[in-house]
Parts: sequence; C-alpha cells; structure tokens
Amino acid sequence: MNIIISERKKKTRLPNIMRTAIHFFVEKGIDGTTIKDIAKAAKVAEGALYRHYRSKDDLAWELFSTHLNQFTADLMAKVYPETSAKARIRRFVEESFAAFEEDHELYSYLILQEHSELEKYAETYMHPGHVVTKIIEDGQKSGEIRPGDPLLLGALFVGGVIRVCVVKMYGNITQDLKGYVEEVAGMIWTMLRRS
Amino acid sequence: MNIIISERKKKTRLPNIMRTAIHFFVEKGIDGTTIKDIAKAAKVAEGALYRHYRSKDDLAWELFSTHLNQFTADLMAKVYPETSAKARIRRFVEESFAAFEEDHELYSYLILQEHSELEKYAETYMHPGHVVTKIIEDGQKSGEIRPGDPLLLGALFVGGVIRVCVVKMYGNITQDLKGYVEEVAGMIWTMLRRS
Amino acid sequence: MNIIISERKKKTRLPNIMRTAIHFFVEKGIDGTTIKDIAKAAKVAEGALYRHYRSKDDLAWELFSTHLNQFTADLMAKVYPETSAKARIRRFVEESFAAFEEDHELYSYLILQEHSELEKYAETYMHPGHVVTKIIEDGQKSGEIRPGDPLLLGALFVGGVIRVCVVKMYGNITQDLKGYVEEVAGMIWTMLRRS
Amino acid sequence: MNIIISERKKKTRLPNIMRTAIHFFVEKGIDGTTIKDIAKAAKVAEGALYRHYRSKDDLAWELFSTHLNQFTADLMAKVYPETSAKARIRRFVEESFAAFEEDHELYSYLILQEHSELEKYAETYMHPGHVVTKIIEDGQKSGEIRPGDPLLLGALFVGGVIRVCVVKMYGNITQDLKGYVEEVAGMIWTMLRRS
DNA sequence: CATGAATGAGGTTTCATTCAT
DNA sequence: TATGAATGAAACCTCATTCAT
Repeated sequence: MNIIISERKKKTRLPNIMRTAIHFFVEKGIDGTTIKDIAKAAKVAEGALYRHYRSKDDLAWELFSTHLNQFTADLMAKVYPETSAKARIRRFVEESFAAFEEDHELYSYLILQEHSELEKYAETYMHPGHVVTKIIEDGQKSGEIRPGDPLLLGALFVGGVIRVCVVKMYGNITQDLKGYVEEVAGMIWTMLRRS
Repeated sequence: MNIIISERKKKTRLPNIMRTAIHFFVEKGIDGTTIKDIAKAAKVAEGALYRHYRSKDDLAWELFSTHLNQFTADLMAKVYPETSAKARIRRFVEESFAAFEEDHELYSYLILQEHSELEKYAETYMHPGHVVTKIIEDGQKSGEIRPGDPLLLGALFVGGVIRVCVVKMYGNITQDLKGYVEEVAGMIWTMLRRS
Repeated sequence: MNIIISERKKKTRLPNIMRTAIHFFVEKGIDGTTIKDIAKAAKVAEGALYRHYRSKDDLAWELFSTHLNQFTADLMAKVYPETSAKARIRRFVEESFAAFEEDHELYSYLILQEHSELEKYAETYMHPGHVVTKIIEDGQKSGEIRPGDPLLLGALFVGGVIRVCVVKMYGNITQDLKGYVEEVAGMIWTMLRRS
Repeated sequence: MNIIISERKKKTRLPNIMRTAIHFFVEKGIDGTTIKDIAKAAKVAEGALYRHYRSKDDLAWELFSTHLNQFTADLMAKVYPETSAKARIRRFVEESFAAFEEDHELYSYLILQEHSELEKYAETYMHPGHVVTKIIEDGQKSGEIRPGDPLLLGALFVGGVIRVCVVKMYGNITQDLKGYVEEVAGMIWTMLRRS
C-alpha cells in the first residue's frame, strides 16, 4: 500500500522576476523599488521585464491580483467542504497560517499591498474577507453563529487572523503559526458562536 | 450660569500643511503625492514647507510619529484608570472608535502608514499594540484573562479593532462606529476572558 | 528732421529655448534632437524646459503653430490692403521672401515641419495656402485671374514660392531672395492672369 | 486574337517589406515606426529585416534613393525624347502626375522624406529638380524659355508640380491629377516661355 | 521671511539590434 | 535560414530640493 503524503512546496514556484519583485516590494515598497533593482537581482535586462509586464505597476498588480485571487479560491475550496461553522473557521485559520508560513514574502506582500490595490481588486475579484463574511452569514442562518452585522463580525475574525501574521512578520512572534491554529480558531469560535 | 460642555472637535486641530499633507497621503500615497500638490492646496510656496520639515519623508514621519504617539498616550490615559480587564477592553474599543470617527483622515493615515513607518517607530515609541499587550498581561496576572501568549491574544484583539476601522474606511460599513462599541467590546471580552 | 527707418530685426526675437530648439530641429529633425541637446545649448537645465512646455512635442508644436499663425496673419494684413490681384501676388511674394531672409531658421522649420504638424494645425488655424486661395478666388471674381480650381492654381503659386525658399535653404541659390521678388511675382502673375 | 495592352500596375511592385515600411513611414514617420510594426504587418520576424537591410535607416534610405533615382531616370527617358521645351514640360507634368496617381504611398514617401534624405542623396544621384533645370537650360539656349536663373525658374516649375501632389495628398483635391495635366502644363508653360 | 523658478539626478520605458535555438 | 526573446543604451520626464530675489 502506498501512502502518498503530498506536502506543499516550501515556496510556491514563481517565475524568477515575480519572486524577485516580491522580495523587493516587501522590503522597500513598490515605489522604493526600481526596475533596475529587480532586473539586476533577477539577472535579466531591464527591458526584459517589459516583455512580461506592461509597466512596473502592472507587475505589482499582477502579483497582487493573481495570488490573492488564487489564495481566495484555495480558501473557498478548502473551507466549504466543511459542514459546520466551527470547522470552517478552524479550516480558514489553518489554511491562512499554513499559506503564510509556506511563503512569507508572498503573503506579506498581499497584506502590505492590500490598501494600495484593493480598491481596484475588489471590483473584480473575491478576497478572503468575502469568504469570512459568507462563513458568518451561513453560520447565522443555521443558528451556529451569533446575530450581528456579518461585516462587523467578519472584520473581527479576519482582522485577528491578519494581525497574527503581521505580528509574526515583524518578528515579535517567532513560533510557526501552524502551532497556533487550534488556539486561535478556538478563540475566534468562542467570540462568534451563538450564546 | 454657563455650562460649557466641551466636545471633542470634529477634527484634531492641525497646522494647515499637516492637514493638507494627510489628505493627499491618504488619497494618493506618500510617493504619489508631490510637494507641489501639498503646497498648492495649502496655499504656501513649495519652499515654505522646508522651513517646517526637513524633507517630504520627514513630514510623513512627523505626521505619523506625533499622532500615533499622542493617540497611544491618550489611550493609556483613558484605559488604565479602569480597574478591570473587561472595562479596559471596553474603553480601548470606545476610544479607538471615537478617535477614528472624529478624524477619519488622520487615523486612516496612521493605519495605512503603519507598515511603512512602524519599524522605525517601534524602536522609540509606544503604540496601541503595546497597550493591548499590557491589558492582556495584567488581566492574565489577575486571572481575568485566559492564559496564552499575550502577543497572540493581543493580535486578535487589536487586529479586530483595526479591521473594523478599515472596513468602515472602505465604505462597507456606513454606521458610526461608536454605535458598535458595546457589541465589539463584548465579543472581544468573550474571546479573551478566562473560561 | 529725423527720418527713422525702422528695419525689421535680423531675427525675430525669440525666447532662448525656442531659438535653440528651432536650430536643432532644423539641423537634426525633431526626433533627432534630444532634450539634452536643447538644454545644454540653451544653458538651462533639462527640467527647465518642462516649465514652459509640456513635452518635447508640445515645444515643437508651439513653435510651429505660433509662428505659422503669426506669419499668416502678417501676410493677410500686408496683402489685403492691396487692391489688385497682381499687387496682392507681388506683395505675397515680397513678404514671403522677406520673412524667409530675415529668419532662415524659423521659416525653414515651418517649411520642414509642415507635413508633420499640418494636419493638426489645419483644424484650427489659417495658413498661407488659405491666403493664396483667397487671392485667387477674389481675382477670379473680379475677372483678373484665369478660371480654374483655386486649389490647383493656388498650389502652383504657393508651391513655387515655397520651392524657391527650399532651393535657397539647400544653398543652391545664394543671392538674397528679396532681389527676386519682381521676377518671381511677375512670372506667377503671368501664369495666373486672365487671357 | 488577343491584344494585351499592358498598363502600368496600380502600384509599383515592391517586396512585401518595402511596401509595408513605406506604408508606416508615410503614416507615422520613420522615427514613429518601429521595426516591430513593420515586421508584424509584413508577417516576418523582426530579425528577418536585418537579412535584407543593415538597419532601419538603411531601409528608409534604400526606399528613398532607389525609387527617387528610378523615378528620375524614368522622367529623363520619357521627357527627353520630346524635342520642344513645351512638350518636355507637358511630359514632365504628365509623368509626375501619373506616377503619383499610380502609387500614392510611394510618391508621398518620396515627397515627405525629401528634406530628411536629400542632402545625402543629392551628393550621388539625380533628382527631378535636375531634370527640370536641364529642361529650362536647354530651353533657354534654344530661345524657347525666358531668361533667368534656371534654378529659380526650375523651383517655380517643380515646386508647383510637387505642391499639386501635396494638396491631393492632404485630400483637398479629390480628382485624379491626370485630368489636370493639360491645364497645369499649360500654365507652367505660360509662366516660363519667352515673351 | 516667503516665493517659485531652476536644477539635475534618477526613474521608467522604448526599441534597434543581436544571437541562441 | 528564420525566429523572436533578450539586451541595454539612451530617451523623456518628474519632482525633491535649493536659492536668488
């Protein structure tokens, strides 16, 4: 009997340019990063970037929208097979922390750029906030989750999850976040459950 | 007999230049804002800005550090006279939402710039995360708050509060946040309290 | 008794940048001229150009439209007080050659750029072709000028005048064109007059 | 029995690349046209162009010099069998208009590029101005044409002919120029003939 | 002291040309 | 031989900062 345990790769495999760009964007911000920085570190000529991306902003946008969209889709696919609100919350936390731990740079980028890119993004795509809102709405319908504006409850939920990543990002937490899944999911569930 | 009830002003009183700068910084980002933008809107010459601030980055930094420091000090002053963890949490939420509602632009700026400026800031100053951590540590000592890494619990707390402001910032919530104080504080207390 | 004979200045006085730009534009073409070329020769910083002109193309356009419009207006003002077609033609030739001789570079520029800029120009402004067409139409009404499509007759007229300037521009003619006024005007009159 | 009267083709047969290049050069100028533009429209790879032409400028130059030289040679061959100045002038006009009507793009290109390429060109090749000058010189020797600097008379002649093409190029004249041959040739003859 | 024109370094982007496949 | 991705020099333009007035 074969047991194949497929593990996620340590880092999502990304084209060289994207990887390098994310690295600098996280470190120095988009405006603080020059095309030269990226090109030199990625060992391509400056002009080569423009074969793949229309502009630096386009690169930043592709990076953001592609991966946030992918992450959101993954979340939905993992979370929604669960049938209880409690299990969905747990799964959301688990997948979020796992993703962050597997690719700090990429998920740091998504967190950091949210405010710059989200307005444009939100017109077209789903993002994790939508997943959270849906979990809550469904949980309220089934009576599992306390009443209240789903946006408000969702904000407390997703804000907490993001903030844990941010704290880790800044190096204040050093443990692997995957070790906190049960604790965090438990606390959020306590906060959101009915009565 | 005159009874003067001093209300907080709708907006923190700020020098013209600061106010204008914040406006643009929130709207277009720091790098997206030019000195000309600010000078024109503030009706001063470009050169005049340099009498008050060493550089554009210095202006951005002053704006951030002064006000975040002030806000943190205010928070401490308001929160710590309370004697129970529950009351402190409630007060923290109340003061945070009140501040945000009184000066959207300023507090949006503080939220948006956190990631750019915080590293430098955190070396010197206190910020609301410290207040939260302290509330939790003290609450754990007194047995009011559940055990666990205070940074983790604090992240769930402060992340939720910030996120509610962000959701309002993006216009998804339109109600005055001050109306949510009890509900939010209650949920956070439920999440953090012992057993 | 003072007799003041006001002569036209040898060169229309032009802002330094314009003068320098025209010089290079004629010598190397617009695309062949760099902002650096102009800035260096005009002894201003590159950025200074952009205080006066939105872009290099804007500079080229201003140069063209302003001066061609001015020249056309001058032509009209000089030509139309004359009352006979013959005198008007003579005056047109005289003024054209005089202008060219007074500022070779400027009028060379107008001739050379005609094809690049005219389409946009013609939507808004009058150009010497219109003056010529009008002379012919009026002359046909009064019976002084032979019948025929005024555009065609005008083309032969204005084409000849321009071409004489071009030949001088290339250095094949070296005489001052003002010495050819009578001869050229006479020939054009012979070509265009009735019977 | 078949009688095949070979007419001039509507367009000079040109290699695909040349045709495409001319099209773009006329529409957008040489500097405004990229190798990619040409390659894509001609359905060849960008690199393929360099098998035929050393550089973009070389392509532009070949296009200009080859065809202007060919046109000039054709003109000479058609014009000089005529024995009177009047007939030569008529023939010159006829051939010029015919050529322009048969291949607007090519002859527009020759007209538009004259000023950019002529300097280099004139060192080596004959161009229609030379033909005109020769017609006039010979006509003056035989007493058919009025005295005067042949360059000046030639300028009036060739300038008129070119200008008629330009006016048609810009769409102000819409008739086929071949219909104007007699009228134009007649007027030019009137202008140039003796007494 | 205030002004805002000028500076010029440095950024983004284009594109003719090359060359590995 | 044909392809078209990659190169990288060089262009245009922006804008924080300075400084003569």
